[in-house]
Amino acid sequence: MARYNHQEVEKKWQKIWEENETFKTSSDYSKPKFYALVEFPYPSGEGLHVGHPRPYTALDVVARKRRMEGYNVLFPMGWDAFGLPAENYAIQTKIHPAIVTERNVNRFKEQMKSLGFSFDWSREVNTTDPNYFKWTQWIFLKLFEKGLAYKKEMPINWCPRCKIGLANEEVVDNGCERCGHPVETRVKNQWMLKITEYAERLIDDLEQVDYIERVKIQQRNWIGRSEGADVTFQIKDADQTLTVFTTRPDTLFGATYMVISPEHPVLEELQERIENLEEVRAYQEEARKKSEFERAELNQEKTGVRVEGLMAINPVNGQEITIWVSDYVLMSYGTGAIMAVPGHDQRDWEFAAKFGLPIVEVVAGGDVTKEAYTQTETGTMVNSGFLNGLDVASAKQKITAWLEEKGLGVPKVNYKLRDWVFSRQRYWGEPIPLVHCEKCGWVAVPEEELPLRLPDVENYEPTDTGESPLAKIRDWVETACPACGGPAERETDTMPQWAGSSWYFLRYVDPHNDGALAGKEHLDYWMPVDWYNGGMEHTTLHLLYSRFWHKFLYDIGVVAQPEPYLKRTSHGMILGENNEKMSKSRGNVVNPDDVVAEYGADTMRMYEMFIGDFEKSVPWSTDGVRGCKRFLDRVWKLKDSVKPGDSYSKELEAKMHQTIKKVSHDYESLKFNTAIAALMTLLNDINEVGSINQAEMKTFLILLNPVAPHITEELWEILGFGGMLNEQSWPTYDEEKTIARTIAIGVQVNGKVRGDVTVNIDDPQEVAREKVMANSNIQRALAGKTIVKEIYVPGRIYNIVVK
RNA sequence: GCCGGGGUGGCGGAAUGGCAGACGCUACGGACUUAAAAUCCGUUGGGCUAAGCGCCCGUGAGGGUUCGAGUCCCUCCCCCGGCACCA
Repeated sequence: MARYNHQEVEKKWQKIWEENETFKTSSDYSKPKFYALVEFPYPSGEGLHVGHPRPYTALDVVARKRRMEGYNVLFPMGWDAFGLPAENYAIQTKIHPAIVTERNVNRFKEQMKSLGFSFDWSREVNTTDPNYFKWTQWIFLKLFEKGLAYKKEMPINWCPRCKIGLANEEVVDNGCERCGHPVETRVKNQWMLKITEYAERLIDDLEQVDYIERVKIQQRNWIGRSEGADVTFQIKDADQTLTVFTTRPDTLFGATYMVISPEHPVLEELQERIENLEEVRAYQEEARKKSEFERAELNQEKTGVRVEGLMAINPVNGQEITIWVSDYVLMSYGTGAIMAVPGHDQRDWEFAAKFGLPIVEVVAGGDVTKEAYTQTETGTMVNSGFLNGLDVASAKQKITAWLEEKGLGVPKVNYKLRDWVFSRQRYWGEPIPLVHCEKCGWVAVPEEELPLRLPDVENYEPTDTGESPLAKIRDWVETACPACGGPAERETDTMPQWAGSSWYFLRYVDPHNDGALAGKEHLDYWMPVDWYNGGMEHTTLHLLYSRFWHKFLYDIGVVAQPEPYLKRTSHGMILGENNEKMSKSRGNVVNPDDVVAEYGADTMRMYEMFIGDFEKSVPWSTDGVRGCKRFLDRVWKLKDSVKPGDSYSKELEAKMHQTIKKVSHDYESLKFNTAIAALMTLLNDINEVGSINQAEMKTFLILLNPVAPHITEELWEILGFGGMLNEQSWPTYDEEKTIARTIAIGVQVNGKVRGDVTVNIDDPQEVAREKVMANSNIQRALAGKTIVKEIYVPGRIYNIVVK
């Protein structure tokens, strides 16, 4: 008997699939469609790592199953190929990032092919391909046209030694990732996208989609909706007012002072009135010098100074209250000013305690002289004039109505979500297709001139001033204004890596279209994506950005649905054998090529699916890989004991139906590990029975095929079952037949198992009872006791309660 | 601090309120072999045991509901993830 030669067999089938275009997506749009999507990788120089194939295999399993269920399946792959590593490599070696990228793509592709994924490679996309980023630029221009792109002074991370702007992930412990020098912030005028305009829809529409709960929760946290009111406080003897945002207008009577952010404009507007201007200015300066990081630091002692000469008037009781400046109030959230309610807010309490400010209790229940009382959901209002005696919820309603009526406040919803900084001072990204003209301002590059390509440069390093290397290519920068024809300069910032990945799933449906990002009939048929799996690390940025772009494209009529993804799931990380994150420096990296060479792609795929709970992190285990290899070797051996038969045998019938049900269900619900366990159990049962017939073998091979496609095709062919396995239909089960006719159930006495009996599933209780009472163990357990009650759950348990 | 998800053998992990530990790994014992590897068979939560059946304990801790709890409820501890001077 020939031993299973995985290298030969896997190569053979990969070649057949490629030549036959087996997994090419059909253009028959009368069929039901299924669009399965996995996140396309950044093709790094490291090559594929065993973490990559986990989600790919998972959706490959689903895609293969769907094809056998008669769906037209779109399961594509591509490359998110702009990005820092290729650029940094270019800086060091002077090799053009495009060359490095191509090399890396080829390697990734080869590795993926060796794993037998059923991607339709004819639809491969690459974000760095001008035919692709032409449309990335086009979308940006549409955003610009609709006023959703604007320029704003924003800080960047700046390493003064490398003279380079750094992405947040390149800042490690407040130092530069490459040289360790402390990172400074520099303010740069940058392109921003108004994602905040979509905040409400991004949060509300989560209700329409089937995302795993933790993804929805993270998105909601990130967007951070909070409902409250804007309330206006008059400044005494001045025209100016201070508006604050509060979620607790009910506590207005407890507002004993106000705090404004050091950047608050009123400090400029009323500077003549400020008696301690020097002190205030010094504080502003100090706050400005603190890095973002320092300012965000937790639990630091509150600092601040009183703005002398200015008083505010609490609109509910006319009381004059002091105004303070403190950096715990952020200009970037709400209005940059707060009313301080030290009795019921931890931060305000700390501030008031430090500066000896009055603390008034307005919700009964705590002791505000000791700490802020914040458990106020159920409290009763006190010291609050016309709100006294009300519970918090009704007080909120009453005061909000009162404020509105008096014109002192309006209900308001605020979001933590900030606009998207869309500029990068780098070479290896999509050029932003805008031109600046002295006369006309920012002007879009005409659509017919897209794609706006990257010029060749000699040096990939950013300039000393932090401009992108493009700024030095004067004959690229200097151009004519598309509007007036006068001299103008191109924008030299490029787009962030998030740009290309914000719409790639649309391009797959019609990847070679020259006239549109994709044709309407293709978009209408394929969109939305039916199932998108990706890493949790992309939950807040990529997922949100791409939903934002899709909603925008929906608004301008490019796509027909407001949401791009019907379903979103997420996989856990694969750790090294030592339970630590896999990394070169830890020396625990497992290379998928080695696993494929030694054990085969099928074993690799199977192990990746069997390794544990799909949604959780899990350490790699070489022993576990061997276990899967052993299983496949035993499957291989089955071919020598297949007997004729076109229906399931008596011995295995129930087991076959049970397994079809279990495997079919588990493949759909991310429980690949238990699906495989069920197949292992079935194999054990087959070996116990001692033989398998053709009908059983066919079903077994089809069920196993999505996980182990090569060996199952080979066996299908060897056994002469006809056609190719991938052309077969997914097996069905009969619910009736999943239930074994006779079954051993446990018998309990007072809830403790005292034995088991074999009963027919449809035995009435009396028959079951006879069998139970005939059991000697049960007789012994019942001896001398009085039976109080008997519970019989057919197929489950027989419990006897005794005294 | 707020919001999620968890805690089950030596390990990865299974269990619609119904025989906890499926399945795999590891370890141990046996068969095959000159030997080893591979393969096959058996055992593998802990303890007690008259060795016969069997009994006791056991799903982070403590209470509760139930004929019956890993699963439901309450209190607490620990781990992982997200958000966070966000008013």
